[in-house]
Amino acid sequence: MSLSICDECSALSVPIAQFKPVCSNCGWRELCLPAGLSLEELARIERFVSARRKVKRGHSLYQVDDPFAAVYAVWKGFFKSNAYLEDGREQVTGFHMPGDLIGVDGINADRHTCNAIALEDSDVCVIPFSRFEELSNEVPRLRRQFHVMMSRGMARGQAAMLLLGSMYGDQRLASFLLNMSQRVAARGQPSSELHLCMTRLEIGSFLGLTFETVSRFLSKFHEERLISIHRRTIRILETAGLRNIIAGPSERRSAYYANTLGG
Amino acid sequence: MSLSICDECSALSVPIAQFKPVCSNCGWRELCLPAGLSLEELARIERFVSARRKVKRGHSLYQVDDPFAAVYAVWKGFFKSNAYLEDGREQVTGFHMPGDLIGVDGINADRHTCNAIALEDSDVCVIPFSRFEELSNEVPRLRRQFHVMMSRGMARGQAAMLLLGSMYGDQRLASFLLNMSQRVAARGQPSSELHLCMTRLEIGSFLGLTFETVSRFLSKFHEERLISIHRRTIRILETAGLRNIIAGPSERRSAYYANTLGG
DNA sequence: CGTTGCGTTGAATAAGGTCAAATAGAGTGG
DNA sequence: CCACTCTATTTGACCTTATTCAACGCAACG
Repeated sequence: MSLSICDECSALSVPIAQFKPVCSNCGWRELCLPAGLSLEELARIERFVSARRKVKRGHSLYQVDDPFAAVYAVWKGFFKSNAYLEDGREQVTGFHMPGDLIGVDGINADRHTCNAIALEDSDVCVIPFSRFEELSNEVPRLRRQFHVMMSRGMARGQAAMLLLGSMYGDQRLASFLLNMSQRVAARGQPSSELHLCMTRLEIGSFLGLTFETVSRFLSKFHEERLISIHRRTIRILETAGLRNIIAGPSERRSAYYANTLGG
Repeated sequence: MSLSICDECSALSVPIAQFKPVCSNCGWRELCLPAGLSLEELARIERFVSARRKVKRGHSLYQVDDPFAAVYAVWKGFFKSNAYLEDGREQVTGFHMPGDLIGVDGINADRHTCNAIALEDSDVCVIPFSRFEELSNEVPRLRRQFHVMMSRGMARGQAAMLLLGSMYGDQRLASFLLNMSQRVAARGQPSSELHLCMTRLEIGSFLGLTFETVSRFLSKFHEERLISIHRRTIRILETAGLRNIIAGPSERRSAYYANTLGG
């Protein structure tokens, strides 16, 4: 259950100079910390994002109780955040794709409070935190963007509470699919075809459902021609149909519910 | 359902000078933004916390879509954060007591994304945000504490997901009671007697349960002599018993589960 | 070609929601 | 002070939803 940080992965931290794509020509720039920065400001932040780190599928970027030293911008790949309950069950608390900022949970107690595990081979930009705090002093827009991204994280938590606290299983799953689709779209990728690289168990954990229930509702959506399923590739056929499910089971269907759930 | 900001409450914003207690001799200092600051640093922040505002019971400090201008430190009273679903149902996303920082959700989109409603007559310290960001540049410890409090907010969101996603109703309620008790204790008040100023409906909404279920479990805890109930005053008689409930229904009882749920 | 992990499906069961009725206080007006 | 009203709360009966337990299919991999 608990993965330890392996030497193999640690050894894969390499100076960013070895990589061509730095912030200024990174495709996720406007989703990430450098959003809105001038070229000159970009240059300052680039000098200081110290390294990019590779994390192999199934391995962890950080774990509960690891000392907090840096936050990370996902550059390539896919992560989940999770925590383990005493009885061994897993609770997935988020999914993270390129452009997302993770590790912020560690600021609070100077230790990480969850695990970040790569669901596919991934690369992250390492942002040493205390140096970052200093730099953000000198670049107000950077500071503001950091606060925006923190605030966004809290908003996602709120949306998750809303989802877990007041929706049925099928509504949760429909929200999840639309939200994933929306996030993929925000990254300029075809959003109707989702390559979910997580298991049904992980989706279920995130949505507060068992994996059997997830599977059942996926099958139900498929029967209703709202989606098609090919292993972990899901194609959304009827966005409106999924929205209808979220809106409720027939009568009360005032306004379409904007899917605000986050990762 | 939706309360509008009333003139009565708005008129109650008053310069903080009219109040004796400023940060340096505020009892919540070490829980709040000034935590760890020197007297000199305190003086700087005091000059700048512009006003304290009164919010009457049932009225809102801010509402969804209100433009974001300030964050608030609860000084006296009790708040809930909530959002309304399209069908009119309420989702309570947090409870806030003195020393808590609220309104941070607004940074993200420059508008508030939830409502903050006073559950009893309350006072908050108004912290204009852009001025605060500037000041925090000059006082690194203040900046850090702000980040810590944001991070703590995210950790609470995570804990809430854990609670909503992987616990039974009785476990959720027991977690809630222990958590409230712990937060009261952190404020130096007797923690065995809780004066909950929210309704069963609000507790239920927060915990993802109906108010009937909340009532039933409270009665069950009472029967089991774990708590005593007097309207909204609840006395915790058996902390260990509540922890047992959280740990699980009999067998698997490895380690006691630390209640990390937040408001 | 067996093993192993993931996914699907069915039947039985439990947890909690829904509906309904009764009770208890707090506040109001006479 | 009392009857009346309103809301919050408790409790019971019933029913929906999702979990649990179990069997089986399928693909990847040694």
